[in-house]
Amino acid sequence: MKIATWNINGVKARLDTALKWLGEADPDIVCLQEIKSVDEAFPGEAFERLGYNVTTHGQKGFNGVAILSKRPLEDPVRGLDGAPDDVQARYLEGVVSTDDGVVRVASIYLPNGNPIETEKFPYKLAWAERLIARAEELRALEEPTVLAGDYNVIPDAIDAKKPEVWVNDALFQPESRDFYRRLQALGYVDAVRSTTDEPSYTFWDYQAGAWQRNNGIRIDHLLLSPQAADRLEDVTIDRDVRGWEKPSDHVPVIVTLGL
DNA sequence: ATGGTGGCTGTGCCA
Repeated sequence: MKIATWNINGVKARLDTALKWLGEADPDIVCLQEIKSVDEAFPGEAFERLGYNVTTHGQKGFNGVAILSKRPLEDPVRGLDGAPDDVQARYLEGVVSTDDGVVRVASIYLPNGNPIETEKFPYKLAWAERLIARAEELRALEEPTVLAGDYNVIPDAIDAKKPEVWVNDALFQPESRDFYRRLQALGYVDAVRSTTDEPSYTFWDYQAGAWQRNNGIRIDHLLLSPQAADRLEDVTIDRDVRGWEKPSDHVPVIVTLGL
């Protein structure tokens, strides 16, 4: 079973690109972030024609997450507990039944948090705490679980072409990196980093020729519960997609699990 | 060189 995460930066602007990629990569489950669409405007039929069930948690203009799944997504959970006044659509979770049991997946869009001297950074950290709480609950289930998404966290210096330019950025603050380490301390495995020590970027800014210079960062992550990590067979970053016409600034990251 | 690019029920904000 192939499970992917992809920040598509606008589902309507990216529809042709997304359909092309789905046709080539043929993932079973896709966690999308930054759909930038309300649920009613999400182009679900186009994905259903490719055989996907579509579950969305949208928002007008910004944010928004979705999960495409060849098998139905059961028991969808929209949003994280702990902040009833938070209207930002950044979390969608559900369960998919396989021939070999179940796999639980979450599509996560962590707040960017910049600039760090504004209220945006404490919002990021508070949101991260709520995700930690949910990750603890899910770990106790002892199921194969994949926490996939745009974490807006650069875990280590190796995860940036120029780490020195990120030292004052929310993505590389000690608090952001500590949050990411705490998830791993709970038992979640960073799929990409568990299979390679090489720099492996997932995002290249639209500006200043970042793609052409390979000036990238690794911020899109798949964190695997121990029961999922035991089944990990392959990890792929589809970096070529960044060079397509009308690309997102992020590329898909895919894990293959023996499920 | 204090810039640059892209998406959105926008006309500034977010990344």
